[in-house]
Amino acid sequence: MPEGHTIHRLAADLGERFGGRPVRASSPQGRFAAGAARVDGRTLSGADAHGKHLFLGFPGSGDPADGDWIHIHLGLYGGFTQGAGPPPAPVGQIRLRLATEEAPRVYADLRGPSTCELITDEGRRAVGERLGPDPLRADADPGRAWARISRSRTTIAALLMDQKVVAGVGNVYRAEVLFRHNIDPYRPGKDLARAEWDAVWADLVELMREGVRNNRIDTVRPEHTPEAMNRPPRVDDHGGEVYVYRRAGMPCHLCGERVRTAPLAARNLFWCPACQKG
DNA sequence: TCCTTATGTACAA
DNA sequence: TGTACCTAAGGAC
Repeated sequence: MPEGHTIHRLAADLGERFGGRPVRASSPQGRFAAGAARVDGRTLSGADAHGKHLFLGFPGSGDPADGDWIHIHLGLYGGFTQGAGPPPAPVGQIRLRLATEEAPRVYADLRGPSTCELITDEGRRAVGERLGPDPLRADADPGRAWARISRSRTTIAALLMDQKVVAGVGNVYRAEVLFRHNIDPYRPGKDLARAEWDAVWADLVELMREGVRNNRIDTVRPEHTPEAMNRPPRVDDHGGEVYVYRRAGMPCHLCGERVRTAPLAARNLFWCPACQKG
């Protein structure tokens, strides 16, 4: 599930449901038992996201061991299950369970994260300093990303996946935004024009905001939807309507050329060789 | 029931 | 570049 939009949506949902309330925290699986015990019963001040990193605020006592934040990264397959009412008996490996004891009762179970740790304000700043601008954050400066991209011989497809360059973009948004701007994924960053980058950034802001709203990734323009083009809708576990992501070998919605795939930056890249030249 | 794959990243060599 | 992390879902059998 997790690109940046998922994390921002989680921050909004968790903040709304648990924010300002005392929260019971536990680690049924045990791997976060010490951390959960430290925050258990404390009030969640709020939830925030930067790129794919989620921060749950539990203002500390000043003792660094108490922490100020739970820092969560879902990795490739981590995820939350949220529900209302008393939490059910734990099934499987629940790293972190949050629950309220007063009405309205809600709970959230975290499974399979690559990171779930207690950190201080300073630790949180350090995480933020390793990340590039996040299209979903109001404080983001796309010029910082441009400074990296415009000097780099690395392909734009690899740069978009580098969280130090842009935070929050993952394999789906990478493939889709490059398609939408007719950019060859193998083009070196330094060969992009500033206007192209500005357009890509503006598009990411819009696409990812919609991703937060809908809790899924849709990237096809209105004139290319299944209804508009009289084609069957995509049925895939990641949910949304896309141009090229995981469509290898299938015809491009725009030109009919077969969508190609190749490994790049440790992930499978997808693109249309006819639409994405230059 | 087993095998593969996945919206991610850190680390070793 | 390869491997480990460690979860769930889908497809092959």
